Amino acid sequence: MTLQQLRYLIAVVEKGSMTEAAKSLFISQPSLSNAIKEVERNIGFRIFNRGRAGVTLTAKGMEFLGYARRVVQQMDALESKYGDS
Amino acid sequence: MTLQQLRYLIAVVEKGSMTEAAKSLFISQPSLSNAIKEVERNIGFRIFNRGRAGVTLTAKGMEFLGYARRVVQQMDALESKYGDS
DNA sequence: TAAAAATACTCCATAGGTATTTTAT
DNA sequence: ATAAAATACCTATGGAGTATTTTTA
Repeated sequence: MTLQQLRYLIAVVEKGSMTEAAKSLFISQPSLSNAIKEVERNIGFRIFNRGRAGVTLTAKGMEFLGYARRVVQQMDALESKYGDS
Repeated sequence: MTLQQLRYLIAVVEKGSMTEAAKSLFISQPSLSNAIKEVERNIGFRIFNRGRAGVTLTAKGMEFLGYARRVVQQMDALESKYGDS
């Protein structure tokens, strides 16, 4: 479980679509799809329901997102103090 | 800046030695040395003073450690809930 | 039947290793 | 003089890409 995976996940939630999130992250749709799939494989359940219109969070996915956001918040705090890269 | 780098950093602080920390992390001393050097390169200052006896935190390193610990704490919370891997 | 996501590959950057050298007391 | 860290170099894993196929409303 990497920070990048959590950031990708959050982007997908915010865009409601892998395709749109991939654009905002400047990576390809398949790369993002693989990254999300890898997270789901790690944790053993679906974070998203897939559909024609894009993706929506599952109930468990919503809970997981809370944890992900707290991790990313702390890293953002670190990076805003010390600069990313 | 990866979570793994922050975990490596914390291990070095706790052992007071790269060699000992590397053992506890089951990686080689040079790999750990490179990982720490990479973090220092990213942030632009020394986290550790190196010496015959091992390493000690610099003042700035001590402050940075606080941020690192908060990130890792949140990830530990996530992983204890969802299992690592 | 058309978007959105998933799959199937290919490629390359980097995390890790071993061997060795340098540093600091 | 010696233990610890740094450097040099090599290898292999996985993150990213393009092309294509499969889903689902």
